[in-house]
Amino acid sequence: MEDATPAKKSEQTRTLILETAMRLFEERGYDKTTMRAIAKEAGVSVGNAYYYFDSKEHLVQGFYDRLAAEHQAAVREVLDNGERDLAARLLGVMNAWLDVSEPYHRFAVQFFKNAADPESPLSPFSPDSHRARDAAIAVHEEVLSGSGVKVDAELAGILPELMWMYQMGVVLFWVYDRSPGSERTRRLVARTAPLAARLTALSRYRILRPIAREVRGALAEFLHFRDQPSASGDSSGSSGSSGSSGSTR
Amino acid sequence: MEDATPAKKSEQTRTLILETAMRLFEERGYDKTTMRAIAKEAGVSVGNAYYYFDSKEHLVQGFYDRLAAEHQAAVREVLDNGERDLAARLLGVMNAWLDVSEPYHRFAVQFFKNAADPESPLSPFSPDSHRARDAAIAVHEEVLSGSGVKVDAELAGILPELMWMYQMGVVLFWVYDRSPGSERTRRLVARTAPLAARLTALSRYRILRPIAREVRGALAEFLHFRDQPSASGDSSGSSGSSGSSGSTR
DNA sequence: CGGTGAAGTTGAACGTGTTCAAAACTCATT
DNA sequence: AATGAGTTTTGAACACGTTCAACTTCACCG
Repeated sequence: MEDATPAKKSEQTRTLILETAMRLFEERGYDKTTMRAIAKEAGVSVGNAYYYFDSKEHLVQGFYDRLAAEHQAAVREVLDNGERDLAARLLGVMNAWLDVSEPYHRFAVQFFKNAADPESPLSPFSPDSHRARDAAIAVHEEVLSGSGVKVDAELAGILPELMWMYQMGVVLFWVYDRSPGSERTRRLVARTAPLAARLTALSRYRILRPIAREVRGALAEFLHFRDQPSASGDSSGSSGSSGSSGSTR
Repeated sequence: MEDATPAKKSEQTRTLILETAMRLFEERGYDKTTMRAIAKEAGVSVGNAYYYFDSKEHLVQGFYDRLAAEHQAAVREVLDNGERDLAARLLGVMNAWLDVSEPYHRFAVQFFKNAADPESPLSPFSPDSHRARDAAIAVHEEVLSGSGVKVDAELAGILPELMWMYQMGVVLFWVYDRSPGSERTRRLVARTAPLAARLTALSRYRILRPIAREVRGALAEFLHFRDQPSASGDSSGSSGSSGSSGSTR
């Protein structure tokens, strides 16, 4: 099957640049790949690269997208194989992520520098990453719903978000992990995934109820959720949010 | 009383540069302060600044140190006022941190970019930050020990570390927090500090025991702890720790 | 055709962090 | 004084990310 879109010239150039960049990043690492080198290798001018990409950092978004897509695919197998145990499902999804991500470990630091900068559109918490974030959370929804676990009604809504944050924590660990094959992270996941599953199962206990409620509130605040526990009917999005979603600033 | 050290010329220059840099950072922000400007303002050459500091980023370590010292001081009042309630003590310490840090909020992003880079000696997880990290953890030890709470013996050893990680989490939130006076973070802390305290108190419950053990193991792995759950009687400090504690590499 | 304007492309130029060989300085020893 | 081995200081030069005014290509209209 050919490309659905007619593949305009401009789109071709864009892809060419992105692909060259990713190849060079992979070959030499991010820092040692200069914009001049990318341009030269792709057979275009430096300025042309900037015509399509706002900055060098924006070029790593390519990895971001690629990784997300690959994980999306890899996860299907894990979620569709009839396994009902929550711990196993979660573990499977996390391991799939590690498998898929291993080749990109070298750039992980770069990702994380973005992640740390609230201004950066590449931050996983930024509005621009909304789509990718939602997709990741949807995976966890499926992890949960496909399992036999009955969860507290009040918590059900945020558990996927919590699991996503757990995933982010693991990613942090992974970024720092220098062990061969990221085996340390794999061990961590092997340990903590069942742990997280057990905590989830525990969420129905009475004593934990108020704690769960608090966690929910805090999380809501962190992710700028609109559904505040009560009142405060802010209809206007106040600051940013809307506006330039597309290309140049 | 004069300075204990004779204040050599070189130390003076070093201080002059650092202080000028911090002033300019404060006035114009990190990005808009160029090394040339710092040098000019301090009345030295650019190269001279690099003689004392490995990079521009290393100049923000000044803030790091200053902030740590100020928090250390601010915390005394909270811990010595006879308050025994764990939640109150934790909340006090966290609020003290927020008070002290507010002026540096503008540079928080810069801190965090360092934090995200495992290579950077400025990362809070790096060996170079060992001292500062230990100090911060010691504060939490005191928060806990000064309270009336009896904790599970097995957990006692890592609770301060866990609280420190809680603090790191809050810092992450704070970095992203754009609300005036960081009020959102203050609300988060007001909510989560009692929550953390309650969790701590819960740590004695039977059901949570295995979970606690798992958390302990995972944390140990993350912080490269030498004391694995069992065995491995390593007496020598093995790796880093000692060695170049001082200035330039 | 020729013309018109948008889209795509160029590469020199700018500002910045960083490096380095050389100059200037310090200070104990002759 | 003179010497000379550190230490400190200098500023031009380098490499890089980024910008921008000018140039080229292209699609479409009269």
